[in-house]
Amino acid sequence: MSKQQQPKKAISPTREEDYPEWYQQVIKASDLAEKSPVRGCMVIKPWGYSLWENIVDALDAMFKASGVKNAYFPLFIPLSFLEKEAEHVEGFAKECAVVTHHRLEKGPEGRLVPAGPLTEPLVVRPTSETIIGDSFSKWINSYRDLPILINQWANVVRWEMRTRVFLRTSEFLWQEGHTAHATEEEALARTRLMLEVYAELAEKHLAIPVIKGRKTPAERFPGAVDTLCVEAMMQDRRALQTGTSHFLGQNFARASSIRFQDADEQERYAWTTSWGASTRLIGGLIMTHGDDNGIVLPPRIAPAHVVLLPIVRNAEESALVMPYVDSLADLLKKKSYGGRPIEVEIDTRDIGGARGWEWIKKGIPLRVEIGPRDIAAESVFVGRRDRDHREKVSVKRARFVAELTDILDSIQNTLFERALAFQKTHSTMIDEKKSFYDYFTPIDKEKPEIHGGFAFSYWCGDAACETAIKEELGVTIRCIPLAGVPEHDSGPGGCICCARPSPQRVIFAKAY
RNA sequence: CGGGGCGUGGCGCAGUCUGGUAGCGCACUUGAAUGGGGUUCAAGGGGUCGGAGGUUCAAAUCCUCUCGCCCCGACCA
Repeated sequence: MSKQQQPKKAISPTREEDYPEWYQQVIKASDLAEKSPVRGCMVIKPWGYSLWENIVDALDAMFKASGVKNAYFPLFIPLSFLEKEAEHVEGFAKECAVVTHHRLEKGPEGRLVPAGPLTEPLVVRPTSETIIGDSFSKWINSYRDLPILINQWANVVRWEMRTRVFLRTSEFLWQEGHTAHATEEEALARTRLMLEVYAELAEKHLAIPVIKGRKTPAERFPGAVDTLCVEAMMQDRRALQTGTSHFLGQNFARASSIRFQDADEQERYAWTTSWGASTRLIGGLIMTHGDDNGIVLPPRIAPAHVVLLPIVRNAEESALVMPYVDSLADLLKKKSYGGRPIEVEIDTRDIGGARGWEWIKKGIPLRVEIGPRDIAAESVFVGRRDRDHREKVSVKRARFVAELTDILDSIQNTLFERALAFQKTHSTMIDEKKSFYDYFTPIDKEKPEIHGGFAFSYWCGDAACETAIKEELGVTIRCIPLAGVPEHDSGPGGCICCARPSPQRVIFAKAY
């Protein structure tokens, strides 16, 4: 009987015990972010922000490689702009923060009160189609001005009722791309291209397997003609959209008067697209790879790849170990992985075993312990975050340096394969209504266990069926998969709800 | 906006029914021991108990008002 029973896992509760609470605890333990005094807003701490910066760098490079240029537009949008596109108003009006005054004055009891009302209220951007559209209308006169390919990295505000750090916050960071084209085909191609970019970011960098698809009219971006998305499965088997790309047709061009004179001398409306990904990706990362000891970061976007943990008992050992550690750090930093120099942390804090655990919880890919014994053997003691925390191996120092990038590749691949296997395991084709309902109904209704997954089932295309299922089960159509998903390309069948003929299966799931 | 709950050192909480002037765990600081692991012992710093008013010799505790937050629901590309 140990007087103090050590928890077997660093995070309590475990995923199995209480997934939403596990998520909160992991964020706290990993030092990524914390809640702020402002309701629904988060403080992103250095470890979390560095992670975001790496995501930004990866995406930004892909955007630029596809010809997109960055620009910046105002935080404030005149109220009248938002009113220009009818569906857009519907979709966003309810969740907007509105600026109505431009000054503060001393009020009674020394309190500051808003003064100087604005003639036209300003909306804090929930998205920027309208204000960017206004610029586009001025920039575009001729078909020779097209295409225009613009992206902005920005913060946006959506006054959500219920918030969760990274997944749904009142303010979040994202990028929004906006393009204008002379032809429908070209705009459609761009919509598809950017979806590919998001899929590549998710799979190659974040090691999150995704399914590419199209949203149903009910789930579409307000004002869009077509919304494409990439959907991932979290470890509670719920779906999370990790990127979205919209074909806006000429809707926003009409609303903002984005017109050009074509080669045939006709005046035409431009075809526009918009596409975005946000700090929500970090939530997806946590819920895809995290375990009961904290987050697990894919090496390609980890803020640091390796932490060196000197094992010293006294000044003499320190004098022996530290030069060895510093020289190893120098060697490692000269290498690079995924186009980025290897980032090395050296943690010399004398806080006992808590030191190693902190890095496990923070999800750093590799922990390297170095003590007198390793130096005598010219080796290092290495622990991988994708393996059990007790599984640590002694490796010759030279070999570790030489094989570092292979090890990181191995971790990156393991995470992706593991997540892909999980997604496959919890994806099923369901053709019977009862099975479908069983699949999405927890055994214990009081305290629902993790259940369900991706159900590939037929849907007739009727919004009434979609709504019925949403209301009865809380399950929605995440997407109509694009070609190439085997479960989708399985011929026609009968709608899971009404049994009417349906050409294809769609993905039903509970969603974030 | 409806239903429920909670505001006590940085965090998590006890104390409130039965008023007597604040306590526990973690974290933090210092010292010592330990040393391939969330170690141990000792000493220590930090709170006008969300705010205002009232009752009382005396209020974290009782009464009134008020502010804020959380959870469930509605809401959510």
